[in-house]
Amino acid sequence: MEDNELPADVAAMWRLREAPRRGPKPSLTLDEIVRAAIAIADAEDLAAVSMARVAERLGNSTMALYRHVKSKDELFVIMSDAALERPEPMPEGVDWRTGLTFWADGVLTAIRRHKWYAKLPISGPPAGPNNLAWFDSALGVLAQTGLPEEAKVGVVMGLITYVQGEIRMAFDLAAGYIDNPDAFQRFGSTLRRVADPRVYPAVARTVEAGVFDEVGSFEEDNETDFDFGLQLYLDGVAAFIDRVCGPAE
Amino acid sequence: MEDNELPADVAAMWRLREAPRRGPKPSLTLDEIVRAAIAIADAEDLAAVSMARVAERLGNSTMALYRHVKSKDELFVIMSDAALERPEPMPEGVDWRTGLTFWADGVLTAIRRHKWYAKLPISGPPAGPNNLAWFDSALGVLAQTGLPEEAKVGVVMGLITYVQGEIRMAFDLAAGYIDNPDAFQRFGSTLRRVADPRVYPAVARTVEAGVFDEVGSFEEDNETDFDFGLQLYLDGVAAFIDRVCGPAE
DNA sequence: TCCTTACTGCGTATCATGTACGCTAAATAG
DNA sequence: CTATTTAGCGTACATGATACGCAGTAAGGA
Repeated sequence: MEDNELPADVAAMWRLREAPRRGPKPSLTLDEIVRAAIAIADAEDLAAVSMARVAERLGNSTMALYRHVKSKDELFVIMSDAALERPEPMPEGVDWRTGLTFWADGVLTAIRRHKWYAKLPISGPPAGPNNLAWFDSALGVLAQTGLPEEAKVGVVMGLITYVQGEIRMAFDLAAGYIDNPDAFQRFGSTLRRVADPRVYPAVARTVEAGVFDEVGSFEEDNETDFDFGLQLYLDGVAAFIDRVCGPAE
Repeated sequence: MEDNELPADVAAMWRLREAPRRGPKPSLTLDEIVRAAIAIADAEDLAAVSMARVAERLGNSTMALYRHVKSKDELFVIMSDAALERPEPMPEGVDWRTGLTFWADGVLTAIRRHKWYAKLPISGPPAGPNNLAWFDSALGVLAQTGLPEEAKVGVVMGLITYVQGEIRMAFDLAAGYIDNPDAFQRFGSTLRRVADPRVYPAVARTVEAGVFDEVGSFEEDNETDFDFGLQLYLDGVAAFIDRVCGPAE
């Protein structure tokens, strides 16, 4: 009822604004606006999302949007929750490690559909319905570990950080690659030209070994790196659980 | 000589543009421009860096900058290399694990001085002189492991990903906290209001345990989280080294 | 010495963008 | 029927990136 105590963007994400009793019927809904903005960001780029473009796509004037959204930043926050959608339900009876791997792969898949997601600043703890569902899913699978609640939150936050960091870096690099593949192709020869072996001995050794001379497939490398790093992190979590709960069953 | 084969921004970072022989003496240098831009970003924000602001700070016109920099994006790339400065030299004779911890702390310290760094997109592999020096420093400390060159690169890239991801998340959260501390203070009560225990059972349990009701010091928590995650990652690297090289001396 | 040439700084103009403000018309409450 | 609330929208403005071309300057060549 009194959602006055809730932050405005949170109330918006949960669609808690009570329907107005008077005035003309809205010809626009928040959902349509968010969907249109997401469609533009998917097709082009986060930078391509301007209030004018969104409004145009909906056949409305730019300023009409401001009846439903306080600012562009608020739109971004709502977009970021909407883009994640709901996680696949966790398979029954999986152990925590399989569960978190499943979860991380799910995040990767979800964000692959909306590459701009990783560009948005994280403004706070997960407060929208979809974000919260993901959070709940990861916390739920840790229930079996017997970790204290606070430690579970720490582990999940760390996992979120790792996953988002990896994704962001991969997408940034991929974007750079698309912008000019030459820079990658020629990275080896660039280094040979510019990196004095006396100043950068370790880099020079690597260059001599030819590491930068052939370029693999991006998608494959990313998938491999992602899993590799994820398993590293989960190794650490396992050790942490042992330390806190004792080497359990 | 023929730096025509180098990408323009790389040439700029290494200051390889040959000095012009004719025409008026430049009253502006690339270094001054980059320094001014960094000063603005440090004092305010990356968003506060506009060509006009930078020029004003230097007592020049906006368009004069374009004689030294091809675009704002190029300025950002050059800024990002300049901001890192050189790493502290690695202490003599440290083992790889101590060395990488030292290295990661150094990155954290460097970026703390320029919080906007984590907001910049990574457009490619590290190609500027300072970035390369950091890269070299981390690679160098892995020489003792006997890993193949390519694996060293993988480990260092993973480390960079982790460190940057953690830093970015921490700074984003800190910015959100400054913008409105209330949202954090009231996060527990927000969740109680909005998160139906039947839909979000694990979150509800955590909320009931009071995890979100008290807020710790940001700086402390970050430092702890950073070291915790870093040691997890290094645990994984140790296992990886054992796997590839055999359980070495 | 003077002209040519390459170059710098800068004024102007253009276009995109976020958003404040206020008007008009619609829908409902009384 | 009237007052109130609210939606859409036109206008205006501030800010920002950057294309373009001019004017003046310094070096090279005559």
